[in-house]
Amino acid sequence: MTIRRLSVYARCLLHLEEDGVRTVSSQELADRFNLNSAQVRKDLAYFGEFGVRGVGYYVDDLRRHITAILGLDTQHRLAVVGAGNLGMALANYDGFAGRHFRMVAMFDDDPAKVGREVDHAPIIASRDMAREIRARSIQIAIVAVPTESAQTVTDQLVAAGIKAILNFAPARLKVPREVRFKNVDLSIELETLSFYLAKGSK
Amino acid sequence: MTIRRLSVYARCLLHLEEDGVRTVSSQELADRFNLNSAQVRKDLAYFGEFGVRGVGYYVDDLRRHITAILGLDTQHRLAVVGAGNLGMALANYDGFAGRHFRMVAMFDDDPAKVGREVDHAPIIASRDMAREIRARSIQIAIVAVPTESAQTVTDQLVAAGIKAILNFAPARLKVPREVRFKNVDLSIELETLSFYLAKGSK
DNA sequence: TAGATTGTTAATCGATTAACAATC
DNA sequence: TAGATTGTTAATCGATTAACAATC
Repeated sequence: MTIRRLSVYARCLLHLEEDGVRTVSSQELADRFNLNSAQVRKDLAYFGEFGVRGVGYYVDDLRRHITAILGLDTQHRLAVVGAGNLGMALANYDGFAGRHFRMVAMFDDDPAKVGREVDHAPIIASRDMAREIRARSIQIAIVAVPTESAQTVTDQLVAAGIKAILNFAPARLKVPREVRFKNVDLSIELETLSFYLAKGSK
Repeated sequence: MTIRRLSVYARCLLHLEEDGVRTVSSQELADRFNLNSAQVRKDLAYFGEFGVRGVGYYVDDLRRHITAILGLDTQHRLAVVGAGNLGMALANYDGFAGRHFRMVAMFDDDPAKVGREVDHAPIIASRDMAREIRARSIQIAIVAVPTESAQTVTDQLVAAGIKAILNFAPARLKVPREVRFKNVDLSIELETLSFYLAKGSK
């Protein structure tokens, strides 16, 4: 949870920096996200002493520190697996454009797609995935293939030495402990909303 | 958190039912998700007494109860706003097909798309959104438009009386308290992965 | 020096887990 | 009755918040 909040702070600090704001207090940050100022200070102090008593935090300084903590000072090379609608949507996603992540390849089986380029990245045949992951030093893969092929693709990624996987397929994937893994589960999000709708009308 | 777990249990129970399993114990459920059996029992007992001492839980009975608690005994009518790659991916998403959610409309500005059908649902011009949301009793909207238009679209949805919104645009949207709202934020997921990558290599 | 705000300790709160009487 | 497993109370753990000395 602390890490997710750091990510949120980082984005906020970027905005503040663009707006020419020089310093910010834990209280001001807390107000922005409905948090407690003590919580903000604790989050920030956990990794070092970044603040100045009586002043607050220097925005650019703090932003740099958090960025480094999140490992965003180096650019991550990532691949999107599956060049269907979801894959294409992710390839064009504004979020990557932010210089921390760079999509350097897409993988797909469809011969009609292989060889084309998406956002300066080549679409490569899935059968070459292991080789290309290594050759292109790809650390992160986003799985955007149909449910049936999700586990197969994941096994290949793992075998190729991928470091982290973000999965969009609605399947419970088996991934070895050493590979960082996150599921984005649309059903859970919808069902949570559904619960509150049902509760509200009752 | 309890609600998210209920959603997970529900899916598991569905599988068990399909496999012809009649009863399941809190311990068996806990093992499946690396939880504590006391936690499972507490989650389930929170909404009523669904188990039988010495036996466990009857799978079909429990599944029905959880489904009702999550408001999944009635079908939810939803709309996807934005018929770009992301919208199309969501429309074809396996998760909806599950009978709890039914996409009954897509909205888009592009005249080339308006009038077509996707998965039995019509693509409707955005300007008619408010009217159609009401006419078609749409309760849930999924926002899959570019960042620039996300707030405008959201305001229209709210004005049309939408009950819940699931947002995929990387924007911090203002939504009144009475509308249930959930953000799916790809950047946070990626940055969290990035943190663990950085930590692991250090 | 007076005012502001941090970093941190201590108090509080909530969620998880252990333990066990109830009971099938 | 003996064995199994629930529902629930009490204990534990972790995360949030309040409070305040340190210090700019």
